[in-house]
Amino acid sequence: MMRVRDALAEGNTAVNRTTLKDVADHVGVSAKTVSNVVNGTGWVSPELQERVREALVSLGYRPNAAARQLRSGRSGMVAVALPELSQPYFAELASELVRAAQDRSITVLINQTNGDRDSERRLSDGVGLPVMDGLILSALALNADDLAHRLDTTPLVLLGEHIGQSPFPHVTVDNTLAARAATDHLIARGRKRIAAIGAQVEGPNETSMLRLAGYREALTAAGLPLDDDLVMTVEAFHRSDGASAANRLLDSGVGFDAVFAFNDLLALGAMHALAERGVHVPADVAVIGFDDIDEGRYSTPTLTSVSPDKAAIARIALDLVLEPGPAIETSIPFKIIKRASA
Amino acid sequence: MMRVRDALAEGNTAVNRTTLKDVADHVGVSAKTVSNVVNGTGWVSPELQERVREALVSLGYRPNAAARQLRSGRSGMVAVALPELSQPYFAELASELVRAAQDRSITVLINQTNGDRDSERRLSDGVGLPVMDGLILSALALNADDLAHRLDTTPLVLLGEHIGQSPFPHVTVDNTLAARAATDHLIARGRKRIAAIGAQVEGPNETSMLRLAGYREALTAAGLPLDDDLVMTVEAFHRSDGASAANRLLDSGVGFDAVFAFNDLLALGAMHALAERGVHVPADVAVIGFDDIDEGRYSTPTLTSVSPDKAAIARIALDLVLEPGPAIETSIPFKIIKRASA
DNA sequence: CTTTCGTAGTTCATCGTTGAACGAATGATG
DNA sequence: CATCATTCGTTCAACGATGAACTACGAAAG
Repeated sequence: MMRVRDALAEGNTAVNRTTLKDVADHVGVSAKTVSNVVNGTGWVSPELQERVREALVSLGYRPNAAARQLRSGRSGMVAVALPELSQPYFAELASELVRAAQDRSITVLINQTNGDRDSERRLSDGVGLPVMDGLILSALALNADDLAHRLDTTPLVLLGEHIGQSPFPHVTVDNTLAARAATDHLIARGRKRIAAIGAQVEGPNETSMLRLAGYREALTAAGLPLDDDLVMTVEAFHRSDGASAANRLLDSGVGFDAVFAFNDLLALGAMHALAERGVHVPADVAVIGFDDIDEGRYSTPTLTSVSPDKAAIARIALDLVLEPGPAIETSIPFKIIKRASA
Repeated sequence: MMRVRDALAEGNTAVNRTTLKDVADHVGVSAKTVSNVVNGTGWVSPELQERVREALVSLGYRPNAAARQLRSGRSGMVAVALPELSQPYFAELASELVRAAQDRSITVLINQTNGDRDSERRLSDGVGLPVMDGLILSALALNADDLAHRLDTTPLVLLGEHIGQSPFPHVTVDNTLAARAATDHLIARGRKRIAAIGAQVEGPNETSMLRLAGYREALTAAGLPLDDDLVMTVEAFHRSDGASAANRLLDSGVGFDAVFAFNDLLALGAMHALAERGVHVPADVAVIGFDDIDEGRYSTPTLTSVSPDKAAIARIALDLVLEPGPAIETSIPFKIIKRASA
């Protein structure tokens, strides 16, 4: 008899795994009949079903996903590619996607691109991935050209950043509208010198530009002047960028009584820097962020933020990727969550 | 020359993905020869290799992972199961695992168990998963019995919580030692009334108990009394639990000048509550956490924390799962990162 | 001159599962 | 009684890639 070690030496990982045929031989029927019992297809008499089911359990049968997928073309898996799991927004989004997928009894494979164009392109081409039923991609660096020359034909849904005239469905909040709402909130609080933290001059910056546009729209609509000295550029959307932007703002000596940060990490970094320099939030400077990450509920002070409906993003993206339709753009609802910072 | 669109138009029943045979026909060789070129096996003349490689690129060939895996038994994928991606510690750990896996050119499939025993058991049995080369499981609710009756034979590595006399390798920090170091740090700062936040009376609580033991060891070694009124239990390790524990501590009227929180989220929640009640950190109460999540570097005040080497956890866990060895327990190094809160 | 060896490929079977197509009973219907 | 539908199950051929075994040919070795 072949021992486990011998099998391992052969390089076979799934050692001794029970197959349909094993179960079939045990019961004395054909493999297909067992397959029918497992999948509820075809006709099998109740008594036989019972016997097969017993054998399935006692032999510990579990279907081989690779074979199943090779045959049927379906994998029951959807890949999700996000820039950075260590960013709370993406981690929370991933969490929602996993949850939504579980509801549909499919498995989510999560990948991390680091916002790297090569990684994103390779993922969208399905390189190095098992064959998937779909791909949900939150791309930062990918461009329309990459998508036009995509090798893979698996359904693709894009999140967040907008990519040119892409022929794929896209799920996102209306960044301009949401940014305008955030700025309006500060204006309604009586703030007149509102700084924006999160402009980006190079790299992937579509989100940044849309939020900046919303910020400017709100100011203009309120009859407030646009002062470029109040617009702080950042390299990335991390806490450290927010902190450095706030410090530059303070160093510059330009007066401001509010900050609209383009995401919560920037806002939290900025609040941290403000606190260190003795500026009180919200007394001296009101701060509003974007994303409504959990952390903002426990910061000091708690962070007011634009809250996109992450569960809806997850749900809709999954539906679109599993049931491919036209390349429509879906706008996700958002709310302003009022907390202590503004 | 046949263009890609023509190939598509031929209507391969499955998907229009290029197979080895397509490439082989195009070049006029056997499928196996193309396979040899792709994998660098066998002997293929340089000129032919060149021609095949051209065809591979022009036809956009990508290997079918399911077929490859069905044949070879290897999938190039490792599953990682974590309780909650929305918890920064796990998100950061996942991020490190993805990075470490990329270095070894393997893919990581991330799952979320919600700390649910059923989910954990099903994962450890490989139910609903593609055949994997290994599983890295951070289990909360799984018990030794579940593991003993594991159906799957995929290499398994456990993270964090210790599970009985498990026959599987285990990677974790020495919780007791680290907790003692954290408490020692507070003692060295001259604190005498040190509260602990994070004791757990029911549910999965091994980590909690070990950290509590370390806390007590440190107090005893320093000749400080053990006061149960200073030990706060929590339901989970979330910010809200930390906040409520801090509030209960304040409400109880028991005096304390320091808090050792069993993780950073508890610490941040506690700091938030303390700030709301006008208690200054670290002037009135010093706070130290555990995990060293990124957020602690930008909280107000910044959070001193026990920092387990997450990159090392990821690296070692991957090595152990890919190169199965004895069921050893690996202790991960940690550091105390001193910031403003203690 | 035969044998061995190295190179450069081929063919074939197979991994585990499932769709398609095909019996073989049983009972109902005209 | 012949015909047809229904039920219950079977066999067969793939899905795409690859290890094992085999062919063919020239060159070197004995």
